[in-house]
Amino acid sequence: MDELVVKNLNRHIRLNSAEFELFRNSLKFKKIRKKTFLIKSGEIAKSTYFINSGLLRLYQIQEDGTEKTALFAQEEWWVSDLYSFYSQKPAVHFLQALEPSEVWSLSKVQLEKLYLKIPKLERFFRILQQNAFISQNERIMDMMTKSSTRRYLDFINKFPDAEMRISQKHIASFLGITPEFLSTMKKNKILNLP
Amino acid sequence: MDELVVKNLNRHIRLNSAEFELFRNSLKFKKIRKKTFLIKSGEIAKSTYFINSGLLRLYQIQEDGTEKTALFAQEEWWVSDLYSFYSQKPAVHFLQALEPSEVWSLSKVQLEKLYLKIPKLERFFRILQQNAFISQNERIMDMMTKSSTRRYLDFINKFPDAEMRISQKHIASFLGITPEFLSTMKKNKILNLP
DNA sequence: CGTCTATTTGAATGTACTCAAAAGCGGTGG
DNA sequence: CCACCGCTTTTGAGTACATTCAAATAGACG
Repeated sequence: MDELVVKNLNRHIRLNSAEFELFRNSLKFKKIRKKTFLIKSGEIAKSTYFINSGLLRLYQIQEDGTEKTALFAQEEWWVSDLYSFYSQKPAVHFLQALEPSEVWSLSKVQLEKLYLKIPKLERFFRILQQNAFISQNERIMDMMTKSSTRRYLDFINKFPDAEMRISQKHIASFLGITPEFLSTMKKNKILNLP
Repeated sequence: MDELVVKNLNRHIRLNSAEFELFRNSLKFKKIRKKTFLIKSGEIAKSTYFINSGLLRLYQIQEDGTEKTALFAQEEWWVSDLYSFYSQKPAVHFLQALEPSEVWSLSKVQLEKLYLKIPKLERFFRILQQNAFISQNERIMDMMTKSSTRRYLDFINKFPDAEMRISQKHIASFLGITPEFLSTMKKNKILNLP
């Protein structure tokens, strides 16, 4: 029982072995290829996903056709279109693999059953939720406060292999700038560091 | 038992009367004057607050001295510096009353006790957390996608009495623009509605 | 009434975008 | 294995959006 998903659970709550078994059996392991969609906008997000390995992108498409990346989900992250997952209404996001990845999926139905049998899981997902909330709040503050250059530098600092693994187009769509501007910014990067 | 805070609880979970009693007795009612700080940056947020009436502002002060408003908290909202409240580390936000207000405070210590006695409360706060997360995500998307004018119009649309109750300076700090620009924007408001 | 803060106005500047075109790169099929 | 196609990245010119700074005006509050 030394799987990453179990370790992740152990960081926040303690389960007995029966509970572990129950939790573990509610998950389905999936290997997915690059470009696979786990969630599509308009469809209902039936599951939430724990990423065992690989890299995925959660994004929206605006009316004007431009894509906006909500987040890049890496190893040891839980990810879904939460709005759709919890409300079981059509998703607004796409969730797509940027690399071949391994994920554990947990369906809404299974999770609701688990909540009844293991109330401690409410705590687990509440804590995950809180952490996500706090980091989102930071992002809002950053968007309001920092220049694009600053945000770009902070991003590659927090995520050093981003440049290797993610296209500039996608990085730009996460930073909220155009790919063209990101390109010109990189040229002048060393010059101005406000 | 027809208090607003109880109604709010009832929207998401059902408690029996003993549990209600317990929950209710963990809360403290406070009347606060305009400009009162419930949380100050640097101090530890010992409580989370349910707003029975009035209006509060949650904000940060940047290194350069400018204020950034995270949110305006109205009647029937739960608000705190969640980072500080959960981690019990120094807060990054200020929480200040913009109007004379009535709040219910729930301390971290009391809440942890409640979680043990009433596991269903984990669910309640998880749901609140989710909703907050979803609306934050919308805000990030809006910041990336929409023009300032659009965001301003959407804001006063969602919060029609904002103009009455909140200074322009504070609205600007919520929208992430300068008060000067908000001022010039309002002049031309009717002209361009992209 | 006077003081302090918020709002308005305007000029100059900077940041980021749009549009267009060229160059680079990766994957696929022959 | 190479050539081609399609997508990504670069580059540049012109423009729009938003900021800074400064100064005048208006409003709130003791």
